[in-house]
Amino acid sequence: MAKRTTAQVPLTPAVLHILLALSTGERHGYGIMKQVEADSQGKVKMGPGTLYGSIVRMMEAGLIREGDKRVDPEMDDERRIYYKLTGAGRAALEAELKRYRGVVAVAEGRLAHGH
Amino acid sequence: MAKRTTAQVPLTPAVLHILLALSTGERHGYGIMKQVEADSQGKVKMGPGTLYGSIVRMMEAGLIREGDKRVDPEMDDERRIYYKLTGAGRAALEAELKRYRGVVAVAEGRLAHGH
DNA sequence: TTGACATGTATCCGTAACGGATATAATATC
DNA sequence: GATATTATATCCGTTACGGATACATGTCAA
Repeated sequence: MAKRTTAQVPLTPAVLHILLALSTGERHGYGIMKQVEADSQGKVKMGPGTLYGSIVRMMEAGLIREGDKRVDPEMDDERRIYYKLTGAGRAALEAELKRYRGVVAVAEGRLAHGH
Repeated sequence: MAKRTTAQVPLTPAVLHILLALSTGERHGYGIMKQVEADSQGKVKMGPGTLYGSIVRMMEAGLIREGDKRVDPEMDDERRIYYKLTGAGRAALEAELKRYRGVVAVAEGRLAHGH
């Protein structure tokens, strides 16, 4: 697994959270950052270095691409750049979620449901 | 999250899988490698570089420590070095599993019931 | 008996990923 | 018009990954 230009399981947590944030539709960078924090109940805080670095890598890997949404040009911030999942991105998300479910299932049988 | 000498969520997939492999009890390096592969249905294949590198880091972080199990000295391979979870390791595992469950729960409501 | 293969621990080192600091600027708010 | 928030982006040191490699032991069959 030298290069991750093609998506492989396991994904890094950063990449997974970005994919998950985009699973409802297009989002711009800053919006992804906020969504990741919300999705993880504040447990995952993504800095700009990780965010934009990951975006570049994910575009190179074909997991996401730029969208064209400009719902209302009058109301939208011109600086925003929207991103959306590609088919490959959605597939990678599904595959990684399968691993997540597997891990949770394996753990269920082992830990004394302490929490 | 500059240093990971103290365990923090999210953990890397490698670290999580090692913790999970050790959740049933002591295991030696090679056994961890095999267990990770089994736990992930072959999806995660950990090479020696990742395995032993992670073990060193996890010991430094206090997540695991060397065990003393020599169940049957006659039957056991002398080369083996057993590792076990520490309290911190178990806590880190629990915390990360909580994130995993959260991710799965969030995803459930978003994806078109795939699988 | 020797050759092949699995077991077992370990290091090396190039590459990938992370993530805080920093920069810059537009927009919103007071 | 000052300040905070939104927003994108790069820089660069640190951390993590992971294949290649090494080497020793045990096993099993030709």
